[in-house]
Amino acid sequence: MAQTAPQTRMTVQRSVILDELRKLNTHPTADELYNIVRKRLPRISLGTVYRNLEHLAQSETILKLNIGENIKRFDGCCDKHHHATCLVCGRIYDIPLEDMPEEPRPKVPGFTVTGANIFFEGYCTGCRS
Amino acid sequence: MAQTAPQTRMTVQRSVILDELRKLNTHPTADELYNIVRKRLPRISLGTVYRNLEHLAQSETILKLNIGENIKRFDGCCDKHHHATCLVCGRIYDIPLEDMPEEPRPKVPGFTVTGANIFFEGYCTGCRS
DNA sequence: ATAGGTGCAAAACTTTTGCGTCAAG
DNA sequence: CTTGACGCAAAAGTTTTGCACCTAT
Repeated sequence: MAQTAPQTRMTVQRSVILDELRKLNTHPTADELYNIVRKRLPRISLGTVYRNLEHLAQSETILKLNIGENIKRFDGCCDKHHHATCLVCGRIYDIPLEDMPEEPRPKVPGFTVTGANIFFEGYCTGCRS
Repeated sequence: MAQTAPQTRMTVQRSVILDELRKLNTHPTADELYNIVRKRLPRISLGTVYRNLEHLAQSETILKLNIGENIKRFDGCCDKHHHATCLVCGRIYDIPLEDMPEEPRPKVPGFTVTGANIFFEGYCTGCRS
């Protein structure tokens, strides 16, 4: 018989996780988001947050980032954009595409470039001193 | 009294770690490198490898990357270059600057861009099929 | 001789997973 | 009803650290 893609259910937990993630522009870690979501759903488990973030990233509803230091961060906005880290405070900012000059496409022998993910670094207003 | 920067000693372990890392272009994880170094220094500990990689990255002798999935990878080459990941096999390649068109510098209100780190994605020769 | 580095083992974290139960569709 | 998702807790995996001893300088 034909493989059917498993259906996906919109549970309270999933929608609260998504809702809270979308309110933030801080690119929280799973654990940070867990602590926020817990205020609305005190009995939710960290495992559920991980599972849902993974699921949402898989279905391209959210973005999963691997930036700077050790930890995976999540981004509620799935529009393509780049990121910038402040070298002083470490905060992560979004760089909308309209601020971008153009995406570079290097000619690399033996490799076909299809896309790029750019992490800029620099200083944000508060830290430029 | 004036703070003196702690001196740094070239131990056998440190030089073997650096030597092996420089032989590779695979951007190994700490653990992978540990297993390679262990062939020459069977009694070395994983903690020592972590400590040294951290130290070498700190002193800008090597590069510490955070790419793709969960894990930190290290790069023995400290010349500035970008990286590319194959969407199929996941291998990480170096993109030398001479292959680069030009580095984009977006005009972002409230943020001064000083540099960029670009991760390209695409397909390597073996995987393009 | 001094103090930075090492090996070992334990601890701290982050992330994943097995299982019995619950609930969305 | 069916089965995807949940909560819980245990496990797995990665990275850090305390401590006593060693060794580069």
